[in-house]
Amino acid sequence: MTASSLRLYARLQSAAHALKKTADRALMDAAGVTTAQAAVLAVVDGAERPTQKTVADALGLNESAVTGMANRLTALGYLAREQDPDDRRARRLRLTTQGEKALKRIAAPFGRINGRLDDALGGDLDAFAASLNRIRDAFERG
Amino acid sequence: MTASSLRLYARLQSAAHALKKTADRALMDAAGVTTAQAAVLAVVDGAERPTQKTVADALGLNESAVTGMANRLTALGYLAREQDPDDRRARRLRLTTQGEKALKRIAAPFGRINGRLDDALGGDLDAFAASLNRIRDAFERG
DNA sequence: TATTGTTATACTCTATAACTATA
DNA sequence: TATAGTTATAGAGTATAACAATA
Repeated sequence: MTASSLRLYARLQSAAHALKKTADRALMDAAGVTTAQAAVLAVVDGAERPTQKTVADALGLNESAVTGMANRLTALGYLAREQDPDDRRARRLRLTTQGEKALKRIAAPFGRINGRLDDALGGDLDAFAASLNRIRDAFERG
Repeated sequence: MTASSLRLYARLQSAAHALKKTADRALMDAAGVTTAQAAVLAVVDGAERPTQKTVADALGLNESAVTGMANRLTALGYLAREQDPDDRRARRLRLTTQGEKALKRIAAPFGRINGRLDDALGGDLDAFAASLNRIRDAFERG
């Protein structure tokens, strides 16, 4: 447990927090959605009418967090929620036309954030991404 | 804006979230405090009776976040808050004896988290830490 | 009977905006 | 005018417990 390893946890949280704060403001100003909302819309867009449980697993969230988020996104008109006819416990999500439009509005401002991220990292992008994957793999199940 | 750069933001948030979730449970079980509380206690411990503003800057938080956190930590008995005699706007923070004990209880479980982090990253620790620093520098002011 | 998907509740943490008081 | 702090309000997350539906 060296001093640098002691600080590593804090550095990761600090970098993630600063980036999220900037991205949240950029997406809210340009597209009227938060990064958390954008993440859910992107997952729903990339899947075939996923259940809320599927979204929770994809993002590493609690089911109740997804219930709350789906409530907000349906109230905003971006998401529609329908009962699964084959499994009446499950509720499947899909994007509305407005939700698809919101996703398109996100692309440009989010691209600018990613451009700044690339610039900040220089050429070490692949190694950095691999390290992030290792951390997620090591901790995603607790 | 490549596919891998598009995913980099999500990977960073995902790794930070998984790690925080695990660390929160470990610290709560072993020491009765959250990681966010531990971070504030550590900053107060490392500074000379810092103001709330000093803590906010050190952690990249809003002043209102620190107000709420200081309220909770004083209610828990870990922190004491005193008026600065020279600047009556400012309130200076210090650890109570209980706060010092809580910090000591944190050391072991947090050390175990950091050990797992080291194991997950193998030898790339320095390069990874440097990348995190570059991201924080690039985004901490928005 | 055990597991799964969802929801309700209560809590923590963070943000923004509007405000008070001091510098 | 600018700065330190507080408050109000809101979003986003956690854990736990309950529930109906399914295996």
